[in-house]
Amino acid sequence: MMRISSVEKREEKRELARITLKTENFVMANSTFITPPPTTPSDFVHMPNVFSLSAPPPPPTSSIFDMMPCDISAGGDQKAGSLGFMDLLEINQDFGSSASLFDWFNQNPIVVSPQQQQSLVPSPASPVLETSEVLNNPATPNSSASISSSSNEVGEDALQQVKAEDQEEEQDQDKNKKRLKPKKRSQKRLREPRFAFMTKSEVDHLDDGYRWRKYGQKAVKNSPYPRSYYRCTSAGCGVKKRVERSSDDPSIVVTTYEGQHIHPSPVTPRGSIGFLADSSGFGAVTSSFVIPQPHEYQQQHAYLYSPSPSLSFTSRFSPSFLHQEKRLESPPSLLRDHGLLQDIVPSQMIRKEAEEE
DNA sequence: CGCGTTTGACCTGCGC
DNA sequence: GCGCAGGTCAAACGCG
Repeated sequence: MMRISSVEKREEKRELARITLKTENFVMANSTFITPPPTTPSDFVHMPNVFSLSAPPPPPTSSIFDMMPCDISAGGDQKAGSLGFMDLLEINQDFGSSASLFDWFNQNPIVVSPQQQQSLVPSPASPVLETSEVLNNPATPNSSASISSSSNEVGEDALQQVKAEDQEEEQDQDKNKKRLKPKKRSQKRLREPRFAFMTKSEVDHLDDGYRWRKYGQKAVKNSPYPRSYYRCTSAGCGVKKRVERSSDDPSIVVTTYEGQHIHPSPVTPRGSIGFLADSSGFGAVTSSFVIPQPHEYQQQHAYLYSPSPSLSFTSRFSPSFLHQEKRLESPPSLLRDHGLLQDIVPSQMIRKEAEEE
């Protein structure tokens, strides 16, 4: 296998980040607008994997909201691999006179060349996009050891103890064998496309309508907050998500989805409506990128925008987006229970929903 | 009892 | 090859 030099890799990553920056400028200064949801399938195309890109770090700031626009291409020779997730998110952009991000999008049409598309689309050959596969080890056999000591004779006891210890040792070896057994990797692991977004939330694990099982937690370097790993509990569905809290702003939760649900949401069994709806669990788009389902989507918004009166739902969105927003259905009950949705979504929506129930 | 979480150990990729 | 950090596994545990 030809190995790309680290310099070339860095350059490639930097270029990717440069391309992405043109399309992904979601962190706005002095605003709680964190990562806007895409409004159209084509918008989605440009969103995913932005957070898997590595870029030189932004200048130190007190928070991501205080950041000044930065040109990541002007960064130093940063060790890309050491960049944390939040580092990658800490990219902002001056939207100039645009009234909203969506206006900005309209004023700055995104043209992605086939080459750029290719570099943005996950591919096994891409150095940026790692690959993976879900590996299920065989079920662990019951290894309970019953050590009995019915004899009164010390010698026999000792013998049994030795035997028992041998047994335990064997079991340990079995364990180690199981653990050390080389995993079959016929190919380079394929990593599912990712979709990441930032939310403002008190709770780490947001209820997005799916059932998740936590399978791991890791301390994140340079962050006091751990990163949690969740997997969709539906059989055969390998969707994963990572949840971590921003070290810069603990009120911000970064959620990264990986993969596509192969089933409808348990909360919204009828699935969804509008352009996002299809039976695959994600939107019907031609790209390989992951698209959040409407309820996830809505929740993102609910958490995305702070309940601050100055940032009302309608004032931050273009009418077209609002229109789409209204087409969404069945927000997770958690949102309502927490009173978050009311802060964000027009009351008619909730009322209408209550009527339908 | 079933399901979900916790947590330490292990695996893997990457940079040096 | 080594060390580090991210990601995953699976036994133990807790809870309803």
